[in-house]
Amino acid sequence: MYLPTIKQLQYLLAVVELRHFGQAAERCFVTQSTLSSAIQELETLLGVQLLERTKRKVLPTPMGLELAEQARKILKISFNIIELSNSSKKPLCNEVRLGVIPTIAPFLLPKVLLPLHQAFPELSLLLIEDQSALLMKRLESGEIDCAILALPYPTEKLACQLIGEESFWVAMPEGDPLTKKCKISAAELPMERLLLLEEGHCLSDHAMSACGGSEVKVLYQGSSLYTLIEMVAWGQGITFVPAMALESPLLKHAKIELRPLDEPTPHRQMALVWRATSYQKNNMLVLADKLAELMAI
Amino acid sequence: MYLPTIKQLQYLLAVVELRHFGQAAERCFVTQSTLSSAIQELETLLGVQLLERTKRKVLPTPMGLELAEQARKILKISFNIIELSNSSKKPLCNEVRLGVIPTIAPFLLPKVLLPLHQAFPELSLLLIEDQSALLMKRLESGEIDCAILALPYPTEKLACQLIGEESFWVAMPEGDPLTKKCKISAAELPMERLLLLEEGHCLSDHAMSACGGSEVKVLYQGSSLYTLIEMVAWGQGITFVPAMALESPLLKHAKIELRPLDEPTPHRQMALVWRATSYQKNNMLVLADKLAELMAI
DNA sequence: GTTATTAATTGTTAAAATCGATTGATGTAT
DNA sequence: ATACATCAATCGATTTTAACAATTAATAAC
Repeated sequence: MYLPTIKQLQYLLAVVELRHFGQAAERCFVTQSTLSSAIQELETLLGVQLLERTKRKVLPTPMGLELAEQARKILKISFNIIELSNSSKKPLCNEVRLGVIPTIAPFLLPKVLLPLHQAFPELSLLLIEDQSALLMKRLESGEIDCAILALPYPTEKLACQLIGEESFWVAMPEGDPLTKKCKISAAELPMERLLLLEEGHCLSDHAMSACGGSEVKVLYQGSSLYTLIEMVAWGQGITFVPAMALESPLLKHAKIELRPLDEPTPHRQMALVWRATSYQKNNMLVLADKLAELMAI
Repeated sequence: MYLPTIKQLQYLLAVVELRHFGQAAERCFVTQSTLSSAIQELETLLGVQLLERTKRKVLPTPMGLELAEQARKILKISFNIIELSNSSKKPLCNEVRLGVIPTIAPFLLPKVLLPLHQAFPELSLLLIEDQSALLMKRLESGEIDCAILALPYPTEKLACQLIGEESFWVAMPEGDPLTKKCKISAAELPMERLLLLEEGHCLSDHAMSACGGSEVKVLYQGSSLYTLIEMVAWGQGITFVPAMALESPLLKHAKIELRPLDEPTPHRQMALVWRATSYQKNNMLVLADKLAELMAI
């Protein structure tokens, strides 16, 4: 099935509007012969006469007028396509679908969203909160464009840019014996009282391995940091919290005490990851840089 | 300003729908390399990435999806264009704007319209009644496609096909002295009593010249054949009527007598005329033939 | 590791688009 | 009437483009 070309339709429209081959050719930046043969070709393709040529004037047939109308529509859409693609050329001016893991999201997002919007007013962030493994799946399927994860995490084939680092603190009930110490060393931690997030949350793994105690048996119980903190406040045990959480109002008002850990301070790294092939790859470095800058404050 | 081509958009749409270059190429009846480079070209033209290619799958970017949507619209219109032009290829299936002079219209049209519609059910006739000179102008400007005129008439540059011929009769008041004769010769006509249509109607000229009396002074008075007949019935004078008018109920019920003219019978020819360049030129011969056939009955 | 799949790439050929110049037909002005 | 100007079609040459077949490089599956 042969279709007319946009060029042919463009030429036709010009002739129908100007009623003059020469002028139409000029408007289209081609010679009259080019335009003339293009329109003949269109007529041949469609098997329909579109213009009546008397030597002195050009008279569009009803079919010519009708096709010019259709041509107008097609050209409008074509220009719209150009517009659309031009409007998306500034950095971070379009929609970015960002996944964030639950142990980062509630502390990071309140801090960065507003300044991010100010830095990139045309950026539209679509946020998804989920655990690392699920975010990876969504990334791969194209459901999201990028994700903020805690490293180390197996990120094969993904591009990755560090955006910050934070140490872990220990949260304990008020009046706990441990509160007497200003800094706590990993060896002093009462592993039997350790409360951790349920499986799937990387925070627990990171904290544990950072303390060297990956073979210790612990109870995975909390489904979110918030409930975990509540449990600590009620005296059920102790847990790790990431440094960023310290500023959170939730922790500030909980009846808990917080202590840093001794050198070498256990910590996790936060990174923005994306498909190496992502159409957003140019934007991603910009975004990661901005995030790093905002987190450093 | 460079625009995408319909082909590029077609290829893009195929890939977006099938998520597979090879299959998309097959659907478009081109090789994979052709399709592949066409889409790259489109991306380069727009300066926007439309597809993410991981070796194992193709993932349209949001922009790719959006453009596919626009492509769908454009292709729909394109196919519609093909449709439109195909639907107008049968003979006399479209709109034909036909002009008819006032001294032919009221007698010819009732006779031919219904059979014409039966012969060409898809033909849509748009009728315009006007004097020859004005019809010529409208023809030239493209306002109408063809006209039925009485010859002789200067029809330079127009294509022309005879569709019939009719002799003139003389109409006179009942009981007029002339009624005693069965046939009237031109010489016997009382020129001083001749009533004719006002200037612009060719009927008068034709009748007069047919009778050889073009230099005779006559009163042009009637603005239509109907009023002219009324004047004759009231005894104001005599006039010519074309043979086709004899069957008209208007003449049958008027208080007038009708007589034919002697050999050589004065007559006029009726013809269909159109611009030689008309896009309808192929239809015109068909139409003229049908009209001639219907008038001969 | 090996094989199969997939899109990009390369080199070649055929097709087309475009141009410049000319032609032929048609009004217009002298 | 005659010369002139205008306009779209046509022709021939050149450049550009489109398309193909074959190959390559990367990846996933076995």
